[in-house]
Amino acid sequence: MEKDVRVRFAPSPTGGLHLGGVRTVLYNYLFAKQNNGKFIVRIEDTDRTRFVEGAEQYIFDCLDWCGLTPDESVVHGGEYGPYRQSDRKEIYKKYAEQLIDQGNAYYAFDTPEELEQMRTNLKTDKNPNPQYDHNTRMNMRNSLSLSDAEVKQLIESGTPYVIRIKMPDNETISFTDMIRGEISNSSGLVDDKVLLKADGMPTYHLAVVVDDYLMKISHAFRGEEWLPSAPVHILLWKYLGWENEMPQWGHFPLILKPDGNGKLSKRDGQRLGFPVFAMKWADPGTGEALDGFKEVGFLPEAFVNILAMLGWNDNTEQEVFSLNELISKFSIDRIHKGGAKFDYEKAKWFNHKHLQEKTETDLYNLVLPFIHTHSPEVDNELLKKVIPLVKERCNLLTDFWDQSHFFFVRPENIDTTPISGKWDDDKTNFFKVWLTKLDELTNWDADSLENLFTDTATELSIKKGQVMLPLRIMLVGGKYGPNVMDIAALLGKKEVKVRVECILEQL
RNA sequence: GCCGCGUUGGUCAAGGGGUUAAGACGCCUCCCUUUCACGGAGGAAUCACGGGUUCGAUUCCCGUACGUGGUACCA
Repeated sequence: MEKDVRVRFAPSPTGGLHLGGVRTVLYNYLFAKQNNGKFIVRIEDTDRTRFVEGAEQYIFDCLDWCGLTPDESVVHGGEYGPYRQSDRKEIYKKYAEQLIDQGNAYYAFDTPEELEQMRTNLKTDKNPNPQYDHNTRMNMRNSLSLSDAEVKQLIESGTPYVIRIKMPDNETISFTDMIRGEISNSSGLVDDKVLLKADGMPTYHLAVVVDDYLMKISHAFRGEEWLPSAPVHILLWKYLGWENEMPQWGHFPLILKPDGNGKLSKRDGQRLGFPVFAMKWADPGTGEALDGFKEVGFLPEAFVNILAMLGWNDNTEQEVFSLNELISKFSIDRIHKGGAKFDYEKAKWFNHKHLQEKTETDLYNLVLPFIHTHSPEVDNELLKKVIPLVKERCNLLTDFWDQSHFFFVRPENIDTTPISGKWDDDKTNFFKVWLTKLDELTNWDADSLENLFTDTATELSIKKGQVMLPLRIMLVGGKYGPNVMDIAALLGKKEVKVRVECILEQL
């Protein structure tokens, strides 16, 4: 019988939630939803030295914004809790001891200094990173090298110890990765990983298998950085007697820097001017705060779409997907093996596409908070009329202000150089005549304004094209924005006259 | 160093023994627009390299190079 699909995302609460992390969430979520399964979030906070206050809540806030709601977690509940590893501390020890009893693990009493000593002593050009493994463990202080009496004495006297897995000298460990196919490793090349730390907390290696087992995880998906330690995990599943319940593995490719080499980091975002976190993260330790995709004006559905396409496609030309489409079309076997470089320009294009599909009411609600950061007292009715005029030239929600501020705030410091050189009295005269005729206009709308403008130009024998750009500069302050007559229509007679007259005096 | 995993235009990528090697982003040109965008039409640009296998290799195999990850009482 097929197992129920249960997948998990297991972040450590140590800082901002990165692009790659959200993509791992997404792929897990899509797989779960597609298979009527459960998506679980488990907090892996076993490293007390890296714990950051607030990071856990922040992760859930990010998932919430993305619309990727867990079925089970610290905040969503569930039958397999606790979902925070620090709350499960007592569970792990007994399994570690079981492994010792079976001869698959051992106590190690080496101090950090002794470990350091061993590494520097054994370090050579050919072997720059000596490991604690079958070659070295008998020279260290552990329950394999020491007599039973010594071990007993050390434990009873309260000497700190860790529990390490005893990796077989030379065994081939193979497994099938859902993305990469058959993968084999030689056990002798992997070190005797610490399973239980001196403070009684498990390391990732022990915790991930114990919890995946206890939480009945059916498919274990994670980043490619875990591939080298997969043999340790597989051995643990075997040693603990759970081989038949072992989840299927899948290791996702990495998201890389847009330029140079390496994994994308928050520094790359700062250096190249784009966010790497889902939402703003303010580190309580350093006081440093970095905006996320949300703050720079991305739509969550676009953000999710971008991430989905970074390493996956559905074998058609479709690129813009809703979350529901992704749920039905996603497939693990179409995930790439190779890492992908993140492209911010393309990311903005995705957001543009999603923005255009929004209703005007939705856009109004989405844009309002961004407009308020610039001008808290905008005319809401005016904003509603402005949105359809500018939306197609916006990529980000933050672009709306840049594209429309002149509707709400009279432009200052207008650069008239594009028109001042060719300015003459005929043009001044044209605007003066047009301004007075404005008072006679019965319908204040774009068409009427344009007709009047054209007629006036014809009457004064001036080319319409010569006065169009000047009008735009007067109204907008620059060579951009929607149709000038639409702008004039929304601005209203009084404001148009003020702006035109003001510039006329300067020319 | 060792081990794992990768490699199709600048980027995301489709394809998978015989193709004019899709599409998208970006870039360039033109059209639309009396602005700037949007939109439309074009264009430049790719199978890392070397050996096999084969009538034929971008595709399969082996090397090499390059990239990337791991090599912690971090995850």
